[in-house]
Amino acid sequence: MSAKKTDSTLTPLELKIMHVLWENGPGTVGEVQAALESGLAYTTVQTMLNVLLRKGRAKRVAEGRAFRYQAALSRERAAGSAVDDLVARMFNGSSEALLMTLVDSHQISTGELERIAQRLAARQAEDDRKEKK
Amino acid sequence: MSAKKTDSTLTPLELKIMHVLWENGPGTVGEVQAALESGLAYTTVQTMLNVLLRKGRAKRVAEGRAFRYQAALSRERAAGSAVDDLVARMFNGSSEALLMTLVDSHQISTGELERIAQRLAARQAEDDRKEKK
DNA sequence: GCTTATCTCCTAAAACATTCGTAGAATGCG
DNA sequence: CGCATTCTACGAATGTTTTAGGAGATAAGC
Repeated sequence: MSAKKTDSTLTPLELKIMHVLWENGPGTVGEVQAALESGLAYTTVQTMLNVLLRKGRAKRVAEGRAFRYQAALSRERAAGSAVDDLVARMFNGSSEALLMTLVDSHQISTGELERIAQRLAARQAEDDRKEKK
Repeated sequence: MSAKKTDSTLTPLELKIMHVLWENGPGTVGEVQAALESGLAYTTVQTMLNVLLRKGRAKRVAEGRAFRYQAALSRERAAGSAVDDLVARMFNGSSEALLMTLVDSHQISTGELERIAQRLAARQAEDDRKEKK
């Protein structure tokens, strides 16, 4: 029952704005607009921030006559959801298939992949040692 | 000047229909509708196939009184574009960052990653040997 | 104390995605 | 021939995303 999706999926523009909040930290509408450099109207940026607010992806606190907006969704969670989404929709749930595509049609070399794999394996081994159950 | 994106990005429903074409091969509207099992109306499926046709993602040939639709965009290219898109939008162009997220927040174990890395390295070595320039 | 600039909320329209209904053409059957 | 079936084409209704304009409040400058 209620196989409710988390649905932390961000629309393209929502994502651009979240990037500003993640990189520059909390900001007012004007600051976010300046950081975007998209030529978007002030009110457009404001609307998007309100959308993010309504959807719970951002919070805000009053500051003088304005509000300061900050991300309420971490970059990590958003990235995880986006990847989940892609894997589910494009790769039929197979993360390995995504990996294949990454290597086949992309700029990741197998050498680089191996290097990363080893680094991650090492890190995991250390984690395991620390909290050995 | 026309920094034109390839924009092979598929909408969610377009993607579901392309999956049918990729997996079941070319099909008529009725066949695609049956394969979808989404409860969508015949005309809805037809509209989507026409959208895919207009966007160049599918082709069709007359067959009797009906048309037979087939994918004009390979699964590989679509997957590549989808991954490119995600990397550009979410990971600021860094494929490695995607890999990290894949391992951190997903069901891929580092062992599995290593196994795949080795398999891919081997395959690439063979490819290089075959078409050595 | 006015005027101007800034920031808020409300509203809405343009663009795109999704859904399906209706009308009409072609086929096949009695 | 006339009717049911199976298509196609067209476009309307709905929903979501992106864009922005306008009215009003409040602070700041002269």
